[in-house]
Amino acid sequence: MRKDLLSDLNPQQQKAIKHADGPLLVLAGAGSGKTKVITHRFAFLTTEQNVPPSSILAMTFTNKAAEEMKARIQKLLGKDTAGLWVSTFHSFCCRILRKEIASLGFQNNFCIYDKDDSSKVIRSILKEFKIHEALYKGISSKLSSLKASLIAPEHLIARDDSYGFDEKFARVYVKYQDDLRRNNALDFDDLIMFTVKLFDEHPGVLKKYQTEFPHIMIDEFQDTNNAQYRLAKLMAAGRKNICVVGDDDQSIYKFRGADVRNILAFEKDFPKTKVIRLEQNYRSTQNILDAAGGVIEQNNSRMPKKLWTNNGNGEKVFHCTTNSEREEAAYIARTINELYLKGRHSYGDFTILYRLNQQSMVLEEALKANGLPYHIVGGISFYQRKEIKDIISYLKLIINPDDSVSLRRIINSPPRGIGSTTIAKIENEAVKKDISLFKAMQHIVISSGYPPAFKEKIKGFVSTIEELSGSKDMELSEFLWLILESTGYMKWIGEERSENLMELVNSSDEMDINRLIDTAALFSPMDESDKASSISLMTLHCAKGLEFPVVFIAGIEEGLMPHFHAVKSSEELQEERRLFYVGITRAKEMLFLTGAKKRRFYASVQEQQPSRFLKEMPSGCYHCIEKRPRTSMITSEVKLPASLLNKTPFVTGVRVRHPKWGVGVVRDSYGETDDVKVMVNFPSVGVKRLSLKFAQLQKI
DNA sequence: AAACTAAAGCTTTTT
DNA sequence: GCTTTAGTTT
Repeated sequence: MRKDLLSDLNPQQQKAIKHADGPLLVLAGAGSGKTKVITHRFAFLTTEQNVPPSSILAMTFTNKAAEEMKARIQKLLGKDTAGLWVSTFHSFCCRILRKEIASLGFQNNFCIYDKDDSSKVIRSILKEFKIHEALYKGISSKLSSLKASLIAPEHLIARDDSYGFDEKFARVYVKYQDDLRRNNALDFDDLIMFTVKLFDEHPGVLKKYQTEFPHIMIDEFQDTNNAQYRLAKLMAAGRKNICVVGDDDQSIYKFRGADVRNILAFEKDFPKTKVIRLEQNYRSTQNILDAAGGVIEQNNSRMPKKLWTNNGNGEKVFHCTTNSEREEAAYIARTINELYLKGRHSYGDFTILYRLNQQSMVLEEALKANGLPYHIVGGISFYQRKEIKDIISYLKLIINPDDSVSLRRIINSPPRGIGSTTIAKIENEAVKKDISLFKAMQHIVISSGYPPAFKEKIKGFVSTIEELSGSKDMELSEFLWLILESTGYMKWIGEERSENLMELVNSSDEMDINRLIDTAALFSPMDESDKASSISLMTLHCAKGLEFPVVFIAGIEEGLMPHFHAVKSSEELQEERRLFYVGITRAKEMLFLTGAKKRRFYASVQEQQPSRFLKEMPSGCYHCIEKRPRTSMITSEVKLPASLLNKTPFVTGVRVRHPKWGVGVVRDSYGETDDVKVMVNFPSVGVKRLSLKFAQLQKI
């Protein structure tokens, strides 16, 4: 078994895996087999050190990463992973709090508010405090960063300088936390902050979990915020068997509270930390690594590392400047098409990365114009769709009737004649009695003195929810049907959207109501299964952790990459450089950097300069193309349209039938009249090169 | 309570 | 430029 786990690993990776006890910091460069180290270390601990799998706590940031880790561990162990504690920070905290939150004064049926829900709470507070409502965005991010720094409202008020925030803001924070408590709700940041609070205030509970998890592993450690690191330190305080894996060069979420300094602090916080560097890259060619290295070396506050590979030099990196963003998009689409027709790549091998979401539009148009299939990664997720959120809100309200945000969401969906004036009246009652909206409605129903029409409307909604509550123990998919039908929601939402609802009902098989609610809350757009058969479009941020044979990065211009908001401060400029570095290191075989001389921004057209980052790449590793030649970018040979070279009917796009392989589509044809070769993609066997003289091809 | 018009926005976003 | 939201009308 030992041989199996260590055999295909390099010496540094082996060292990391064999280091079982004491603090371990693995600095894992891009593409250096980081996940492999974590999963193999997990397996090594259980098989060689007799650590029970259920007593290793492994934490990551995304559900997707957690799922992948679980799947790979399962494969290594050959055992079911159902009981493992391999999860995101947030779902780990959720799991703890569902058991322990009573000691913090919440009920364990608390619900989780996403950004949308919590904005609603903030905005209604701003309205109440007569603060301009449009400020909610800034306020919500301030709240989030305070919580990420573990500063609760009481701390804010206690300090004289209030951490630089004014008194008005402190009052908003206090009210916000009060409202959440009244709704029996926690936001994302609360999940972490309250778990830390729980451990701080109840040493016995902490001790219990410290004993339960003698080993801790954390992935993407450079992305931890203050609160998450604090949580990790608490959990590891006893035995100090903590292994963190990360790459300071890939820290790109500072704006969300991530703090790279946690990597530097780790060695101080855990004396005698073993530091291991993984510098062998298994993903990219040397040219791509040289480009990446040249850029990232310009950052001054980083832990020195140099990636190398055995993969060979490969193609040079291409840089192409076009006149406009439309030409840039057209160039990318055409290049993808040319590469695809060569037959070595499928559409799923390509990705186009960009700094801003708004860049995707023109790219999409160009891909559509060329008939190329694509999908956008990280848009809105299944669980963020209106109809799905609505139905989840019904479930949330049924489980936790104090959840006033969910109540507001569905009280008039489908329409029940309950508009803003009616809600205001209910709210009035709720504030007066200091109870939740639903309780206020229940109260209105049984009290006298309200107009009968008003009371009827309220009664209708209350009894709908109460009746549904009575059936909540039935099978989940049946229960969902009951809600959709009895409320008239299905009829109201229309055919197109009801398809998504059907999908939800179907996917809810063997799930229980609480799990569905938590899954929906802790799910992200990036978790959705990747459609491997089409071109991926996404922001550079979304690309972290992924890899593609052919990568395009669009908009390598000053003002975009680096973004003009970031050029003022050196700190932010370095983060932009890391973002570019992350983009470059996604590429396995080929990397295309493109930019435009002129670009539309909102209403106006701006003159653009090439990005300063381009000059930082060693000149030997990239090729500059000012004007797009009509020939292929990849080979120097002149490539005329296939239809001119040979006069066969088998031109690109034609459907053909082969006696053995069935129906396929011609991707390319070349050669002289008597020796024409065609490249055909058969769905069953893939791309085949065929000589027309011999292959019995039939046009259909 | 829905439907309109005016105006203000506008980086990235693992949960 | 276009989408989101605030405030107005009907």
